[in-house]
This record gives sequence, C-alpha cells and structure tokens, in this order.
Amino acid sequence: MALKIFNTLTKQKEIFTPLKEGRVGIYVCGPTVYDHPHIGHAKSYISFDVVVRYLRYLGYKVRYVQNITDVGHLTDNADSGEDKIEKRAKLEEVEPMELVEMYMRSYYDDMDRLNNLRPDISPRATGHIPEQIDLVKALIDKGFAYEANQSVYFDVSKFAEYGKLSGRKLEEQEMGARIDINPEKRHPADFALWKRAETGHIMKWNSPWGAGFPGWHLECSVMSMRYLGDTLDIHGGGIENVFPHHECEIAQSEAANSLPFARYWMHNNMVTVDGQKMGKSLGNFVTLKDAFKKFSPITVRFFVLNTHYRSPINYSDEALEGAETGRERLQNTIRNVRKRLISSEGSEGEDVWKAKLEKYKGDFEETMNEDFNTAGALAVLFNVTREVNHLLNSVEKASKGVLSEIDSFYRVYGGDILGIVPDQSLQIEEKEKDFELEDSLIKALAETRNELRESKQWELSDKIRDRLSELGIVIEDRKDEVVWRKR
RNA sequence: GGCGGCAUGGCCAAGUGGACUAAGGCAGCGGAUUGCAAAUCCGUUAUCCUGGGUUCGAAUCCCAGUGCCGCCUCCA
Repeated sequence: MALKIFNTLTKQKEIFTPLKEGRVGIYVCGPTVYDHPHIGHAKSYISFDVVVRYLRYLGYKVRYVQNITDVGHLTDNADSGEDKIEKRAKLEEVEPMELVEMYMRSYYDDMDRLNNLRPDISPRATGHIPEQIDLVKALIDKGFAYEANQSVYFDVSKFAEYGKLSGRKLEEQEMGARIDINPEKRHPADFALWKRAETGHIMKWNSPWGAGFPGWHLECSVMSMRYLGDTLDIHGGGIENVFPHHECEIAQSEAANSLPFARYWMHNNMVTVDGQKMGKSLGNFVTLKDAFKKFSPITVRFFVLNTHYRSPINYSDEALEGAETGRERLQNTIRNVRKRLISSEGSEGEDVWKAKLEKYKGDFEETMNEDFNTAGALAVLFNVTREVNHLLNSVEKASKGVLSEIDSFYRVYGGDILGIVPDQSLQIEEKEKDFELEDSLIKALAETRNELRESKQWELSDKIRDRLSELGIVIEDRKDEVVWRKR
C-alpha cells in the first residue's frame, strides 16, 4: 500500500516517491497579504496542512515552504496595473510594509485557529530581491528573456514546453481576449520577469535595468529553489493558478537550470458561495473572521476536510451547521473517553481493542493513500466512534488499557493527522480556574435537582434543566452519573 | 472561441469496471433507553443526470445530449 498523488502534470494518480529517500520538499503558494484571509484560503491551506501532516505520519522528514507575497502582485493582471499592496496601503494610509505586517499577522492568526501547522519556512518576496534579479540575469544570458524599455520579459516562444502543465497551446489562445496586448512584448503571452517602476511607485529596487520590481511569478521559482533545491518534490496551490502562474514558474525555472522544476503538482479546487466562485475581486468572499463568529474554526476545518481537496465545496450556513453537529458528536465521544480514562483501571480487553483499532488504522491509511481522501478518513473516525459509544454504554466498565488505546487512536488520527481533535481539550478546560468554579456550581445544581427527581418533583427538576439549557448548559442524566457540557 | 472539471438518497459527500445488495455526515421516521428529555445504540430512506453502446459484468469505460462550474485578467 503506497501513497498515491494526483499529479496535474500527468493528469493521473501516481505512486509518490520523493527525490531523496525519506525526505520531502513541498512548496505551496502562499497568500498575497493585502486583506484578511477568507474561506478559500482555509480550503487551500487546510488541505496542504493535512498533506504535510500525513507525509510526516508516514515517516518522511518534510520541509514545508509557503511564501508570503508582499510585492509584485498587480491588480489587473500579472504584467500591468497597480501593485495590490501599494494600492491598499494608500487606501489605508499606511506604509506598504506596515500593511503587509498587519495582514500577515491576520493570516497567521486565522491559520493558527484553524489548527494549521506553521510552515517551516515562510519566505517573503521582498526578502529575496537579489536572488530574483540573478534569475532574470541568467534567463537573459541564456536567451530566454529580453529587456524592453527597462522591463524584462520571458520569451515564451523560446521555451518549447510552455503549456505542458495547463494543456494550453499558445496558438490556440485568443490573445488579448480579455486584456490589452502590451506593445512592449514580442509575443502577447510573454510574461514580465522584472517591471520598471513608474513615477510615484514606492516599492522598487535598483537593478541592472533600472529601478523596478519583480514580476509575480518570479518569487515562487526563486524562493522554492533556494530552500528546496532545483527540483521540488511537491508544488501545491489553488487550481486557478495552474495558468498562468504555475505554467510561468515552470518555464522560467526549467529554462534557467534545465532540470525538472517540480515532480508532483497538486492543485486544490475552489470554494463557491451560493454556487458562484468566490473571489476577492467579486466581493462575495467570506472572511474567516466572519465565519468564526458563527462557527468554531475546527468546524470550518471539519467542513473542508469532509470534501476531497480536488472537489469544489459550496459554503453555506446550512452546510456548516451540519458539519458542526457532526464534529460535536465526535468531540463528545472523545471527551467522554478522556473523562472515563481518569477514573478507570486495569487492562482487560486491551488486546481485542488493539486488534480492532489496527483494522481501522488500515482503513484510514488505505483511504488517505488514495490521494489524501480526507472524507474517507473522517468516515473511518465515525465508524470507530460508533463502536466506542457502544463500549461506553455497555454495562461492564471499560478498562484503562482499552480507553488509553482508544484515546491515542483519536490523538494520532483525529489529532496529529486531521487536526480536528484538540490535543488536550479536556485537560486544558479543567485546568482553568473559571472552569472549576463553573463545574462546582453546576454540580451543586445537579445534586439539588437529583434530590428533587428522587422525590419525583418533575416540574421543579425540569425547570432547573431548562434554565441551564437556556444558558447553554446541557444536562445529561446517564445511568449512574450526571454529566454536563456546553452547547 | 479555446482548454478543463463536475452531475450519486431530502441536503452534504466517498466510491471511478466484479466483495456496490453504493461509505460516512446532516435532516426525517420507527424502535430501545429515560419520569419526560438529552446523549447513545438499533432499524429505515438511492440503482448512481438522460439516451445509446462496449463487456459475462458499469455509478465506474465509450458516444451523443442536457445542466452546472472553473481557467484563458488578479485570486487559495
């Protein structure tokens, strides 16, 4: 059983083998930090977070690089228009780098809440200007690029394989269909490597061609190769970047050093809202901060993982509510296991459960090995949960041995790999001072209520339960205990 | 105009030639449990967009049609 990855380059699932045994270098296109992250970022970065987590689970030493674009991304298209950062900075009356800091923090803040692990390296485009200039020089020297009026363009006609990722042929494209053809270019499909800074442009650097700034595609080539070598194992990003962004990355990288740029190209599909693509420029995007007001970040994560990364998902309150209920069910069982663990003892039945869980591990790996089928992986978790609930409801008490086997299963498969099971949910909660007070108060009420129940004073005992329910506290009368939880 | 993708129960969503008499979640219904609830468990709800074809056998492959979506401007 081996991990298979759908490679956009070959349009099929391939068995994954890294270039260097035991090590994986992965580069994922990061955000342009000029606004708060939205639900689309969540899908993309949760998907790749799980890819990285699963590769690590399989034993690979992974280096995960995800850039921060803080210059060169223009409003109209890759080669014209205003710099997005500069434009927004003017609007908010701050320095461009101040804006970048602001939204970079916002980005990491949201990603942390989604329980995405931080990349190992988060290089910034502005921190790699000399390297980018070097690559442009190399491309000019090799005849793949030309200077025109202090800008430098990549000559796509010189790179025979241009189009191999996206399946596009230059002659079939309707050039200038949607954007004006830039007269500086020899061929309309040529793309900017370096742009001259027009008067008033703030973010600019000196170069052999005059003051200017790097083209958008350039940073990814430069930074990925700098930290992962000339050939990456995996390059990931959103499907909308296949063309032109990734196609251009391949062209400039492979033209420069005549080596394959990336061995596996992975692209995640898009998030739609009401069936329509969500885009920054369309204005219909849902920011994560808004989503988090209604749903917990882990619910958003669950929602994303419930669909394969290459399928689109439609964001709606109904769908998120469904995800929330499902996630809570899972969480409840895990909490119950952890609660029982504290007071349990012995090890009866441990072997039986080890064998059971072994089977589920097999199921989990089998489905994840099929191009990271996280929806299938969640199904395995629910199948385990059904069986665990049986155990929890049975008359004989589960032993400590069994419960800790189950707990570690959830920690590894629900926690380490899928990231939807908080590490220490119970312990953290119980360490909080407020929690202790809250717990004693509710338990005091529950005791009183139980006395009322014993004397069959249903009206009063129900009133207590209803009042607590109004406050978001759910009371469950189990056979031998009363438990409470927040809704 | 060119390129690509998708269409599975009320909703979401796996599965992509034989163990599918189609996973899992949400919602519903019936039952167990409960003083009533909650939680949990059990049962129940699909022949896979339409029409052809290939095959011993198709949700899964091919052809045609219909519908939806993405890319060819920036976007994760």
